[in-house]
Amino acid sequence: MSYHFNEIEAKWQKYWADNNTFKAANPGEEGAEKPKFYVLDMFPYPSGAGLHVGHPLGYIASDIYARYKRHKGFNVMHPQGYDSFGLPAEQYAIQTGQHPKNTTEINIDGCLNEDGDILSKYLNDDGSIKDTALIEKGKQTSVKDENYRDNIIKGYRKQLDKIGFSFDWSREVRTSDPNYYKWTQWIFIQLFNSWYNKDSDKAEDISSLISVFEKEGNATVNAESDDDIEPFTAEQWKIFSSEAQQKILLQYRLTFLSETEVNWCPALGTVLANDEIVNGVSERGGHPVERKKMKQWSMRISAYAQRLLDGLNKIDWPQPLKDSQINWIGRSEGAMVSFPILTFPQGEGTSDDKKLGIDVFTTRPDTIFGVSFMTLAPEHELVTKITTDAQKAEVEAYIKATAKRSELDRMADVKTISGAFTGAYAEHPFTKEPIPIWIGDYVLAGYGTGAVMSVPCGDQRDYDFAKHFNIDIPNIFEGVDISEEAYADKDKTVIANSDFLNGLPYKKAMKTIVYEIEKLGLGSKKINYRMRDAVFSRQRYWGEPFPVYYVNGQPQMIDAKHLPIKLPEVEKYLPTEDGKPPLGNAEVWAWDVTSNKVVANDKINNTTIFPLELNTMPGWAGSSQYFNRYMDPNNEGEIFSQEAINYWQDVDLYIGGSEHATGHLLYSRFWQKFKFDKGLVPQDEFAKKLINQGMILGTSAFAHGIEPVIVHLKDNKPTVLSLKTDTSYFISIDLIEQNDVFGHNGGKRFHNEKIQSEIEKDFKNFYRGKKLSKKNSRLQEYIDDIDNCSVTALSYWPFHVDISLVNSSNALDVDRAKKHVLFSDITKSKFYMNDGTFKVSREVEKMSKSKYNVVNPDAICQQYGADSLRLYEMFLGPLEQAKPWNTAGITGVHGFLKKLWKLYHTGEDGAFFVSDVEPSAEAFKTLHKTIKKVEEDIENFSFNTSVSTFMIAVNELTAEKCTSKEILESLIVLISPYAPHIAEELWSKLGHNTSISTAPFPKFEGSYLVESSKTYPISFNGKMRFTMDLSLDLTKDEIEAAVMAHERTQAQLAGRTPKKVIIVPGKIVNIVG
RNA sequence: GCUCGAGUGGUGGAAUUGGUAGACACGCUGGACUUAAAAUCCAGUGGACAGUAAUGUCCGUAUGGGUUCAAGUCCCAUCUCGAGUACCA
Repeated sequence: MSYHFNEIEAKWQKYWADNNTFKAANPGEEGAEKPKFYVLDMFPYPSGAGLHVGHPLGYIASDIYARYKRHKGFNVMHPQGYDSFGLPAEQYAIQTGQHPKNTTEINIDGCLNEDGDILSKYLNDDGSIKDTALIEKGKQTSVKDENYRDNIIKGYRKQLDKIGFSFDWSREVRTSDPNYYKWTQWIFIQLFNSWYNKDSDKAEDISSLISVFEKEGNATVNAESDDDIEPFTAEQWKIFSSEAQQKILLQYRLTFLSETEVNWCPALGTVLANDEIVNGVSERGGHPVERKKMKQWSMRISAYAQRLLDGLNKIDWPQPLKDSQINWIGRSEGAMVSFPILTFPQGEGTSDDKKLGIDVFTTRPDTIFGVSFMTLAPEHELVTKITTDAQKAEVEAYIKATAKRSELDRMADVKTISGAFTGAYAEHPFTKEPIPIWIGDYVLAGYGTGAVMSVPCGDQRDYDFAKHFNIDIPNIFEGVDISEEAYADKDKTVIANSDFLNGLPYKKAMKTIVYEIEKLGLGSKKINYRMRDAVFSRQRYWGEPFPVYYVNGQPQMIDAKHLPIKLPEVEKYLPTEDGKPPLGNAEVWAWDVTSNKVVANDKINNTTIFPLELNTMPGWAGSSQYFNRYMDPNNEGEIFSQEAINYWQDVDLYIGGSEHATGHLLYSRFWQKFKFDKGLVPQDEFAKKLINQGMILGTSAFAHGIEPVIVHLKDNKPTVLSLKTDTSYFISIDLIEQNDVFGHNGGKRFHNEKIQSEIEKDFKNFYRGKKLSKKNSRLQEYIDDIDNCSVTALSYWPFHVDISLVNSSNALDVDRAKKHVLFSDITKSKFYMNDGTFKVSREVEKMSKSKYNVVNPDAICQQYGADSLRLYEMFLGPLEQAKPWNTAGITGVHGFLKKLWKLYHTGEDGAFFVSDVEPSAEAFKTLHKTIKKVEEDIENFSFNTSVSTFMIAVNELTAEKCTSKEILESLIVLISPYAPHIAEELWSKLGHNTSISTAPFPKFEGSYLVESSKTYPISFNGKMRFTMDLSLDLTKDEIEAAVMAHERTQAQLAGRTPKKVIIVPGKIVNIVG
């Protein structure tokens, strides 16, 4: 009986689903008495394009781990769900009016029935398929087309099920499901009702802040808050209107509404967070981004900056990921120093401004005597106040010019130095010398105070600025040359020309100067963070609505008991004509505080019925709490029960892509810490261990097109004609490589007499006697003299061809290629082949549809089976590493599964057969060697090496003709996490009537591996020359005697006496001399 | 520019504390079975040189140095590739 993987896999997938095999037990349920283990994958956005072989890589790894832990006796939770709010569904909605909810559901459920045929509801009468069912929208497809399934949405769930994951689908969440986002809204309300108390160093309920205000005003409050807070007393607080009080509280809340400078992306019609911008353009679509002031919800994540940094020390996450979070948070230690402003233009500037002066943040207060100017960001609020009349025109022109430059320009062009002098002077706090105040766009308004004390000798940017504008560069470093560049090294610095700091090294100078600054009341030590508060509003439709309505422009939370506030229906998914977000199109989007219901907008009276918030939440909202919700996903009364969270605690293993380093993974940690402060969760880090799986890359295929270089030559005067015939030429890559290739104007060319003369003939036949079109009429004279035209070279260029048209030896199926879209608009073509084959070149690139290199897991499962796919994805290489996919290699692991099957089918005509005979010592050795290695591998997430180990085990047992039930039963449990379907089948054939999934993992017995002898490598000067079998009982001396007596030793030494003989018993012998 | 990671056969990759480099596969070559192909099985496969052969010698883990009886592994310098980040005062 041979290995029918398709039948076996379908059978066991159905069995698992029917028997809820992988349902994890919550407290009180059977199974919860076992220790818990929580394995989590980053849940996918369900896109219509479906899965390619790269997507399931991490899921397979986590699934192996989850299955392994079940064998080890754990109550394993391995849930899966969908991050189902997102842009693609919304873009499609904008184009077609299809509700994103519908398209999202299609993407999850797919359009095919159990037999793989299209569901009738997606069919039109004429057999054409409705657009919503298509992966490539707008590309007309009919059931009559042979390969119509290629363009049909298969559905994430169906694709995942085919791979045999041990997901507990009873815990599925979808972020766009109101029953789920109800709790996202709920957390938002909790954040709104909280403030950050720096004294207790945690979030507290806003009521504790109010009671402080009532007792002592805000002077003593040590809170994370907005910067521009007016001081008030308890008496003042009590007589403030409630509206004024609310405005003040908003400056302290952990989620707050404020007018902020945001990254506005006009093309997407929305605001983007910093982590959604890459190189100054939007991460999605690459659209330009500009600065714009808008009223937005923000999250006071900066309150948690230090704790987010500290928490990294106690979690086992990859160092590069930690590094990028550390970098993102950007902690720097230094001092705040105030420089009094010396000169105000007459009549301008209040006395307060004069008193306060310019605050700067510096990490090098020890260089304060090197200050020769100050620089303000052009946007700095003091600029207009201090600029003198004489400099006014210049300063204004400069501000105007920089405002026009987009963020991208400023970033791309860091070399150009620009700035303007304000005419004003500050006073050096120690020397009392006047310091000129400049503005320059190298100073960022958003960092620190938006102003710097410029120390040109110690900072390259200040140095460049000073050079450019001829400003003094005083040297305050002992024995350092600063004539060429600034000297930024801290460790070797000794300060000079700095009054009381002279002769001090960096560390001592820092201490001294901070002490002096604090003593004089000029400033204080200060820790600054680069991380900004996170903008939380998006001008989109397909996201979580805020549970917020407005009374007199002041935001009010809807009471949590009325959640969820469901997304309203809209006619159009675009922003409104007056620039409001898409929810501005909703007609039923107002809040009635008497009935506590969403009602029609036309009822708004601003006494009992108020307008609702029009923004929605960003993509990271839903994903910041899903890992906790999985613990108790169907709880309608709470986000999760305390019983459930206290049982599951946190994620034991989290696997996902590294692209979420500063987005999802930072925000989730922030929310978790907030929930911890509120006593909702027992752990302030949500995932103990995290692994980034590497990307699987595609192996793109490139065919090569050629074009003749046609030259007209007369009287030694060559003219190159750019004329095309009706024929397109293609060439096998090996025919190019045989020739000398040379570059020409950025292109590539080669010579091949035979092909040149053929194409020349074609060219002449095509153009002889031809009248050229008007566009090319100036070339007519050359065509009239066509006999003097010749093909002097061939230029060529590569272009992607679909990898399905290419076989494993890189030969293109030319007949099928001609029918492919890439060639469809070509009327006449000629393929230059080599020995009847047309070869393409290969290159490893990211897997993507546009590169025609996508490999679909469904096709692999169909052809080789899910077990082969799982094994092969692991076999490809270390989990964390990026690696290219090459389908050809899958025959190796597939062959292994066949061999494995055969090992259990050694009966007559391949019937299943195992025996009860006592296993041989060899068989025991093989088994226990395998147990040890596989266990170590799984614990170290080295899945690729255990696949090799299985192969070795099966090869050895096959060679031994092992039929022992005892051995084979243990072996199949070892393999079961990797290849669960074949394992279940063989397990049931071995006589078991329950799933293999909870069978205990075989126990390693070292005694089976004890050897009596060892094959010693005998090295001479470190080079292995031969081996010798020696008993492990021998002493060092006995080993030496045996080795020295060996004839090969004597031959190697050729009469020399060894200087030294190194013997490591059980390992190696090395003879030196 | 800065930070991190990686360079091993034709390919993917093994080599867990320094101790037989290239496990296990793919590919390739030859053979068996077959009318033939597929499938399957067997053998060989880092390079160079010598030998009819068994076999032997030398060279080999990006490059150059170093430590060590012994280095893919540790140290220093250089080169290349990849990822992240970018005027952060």
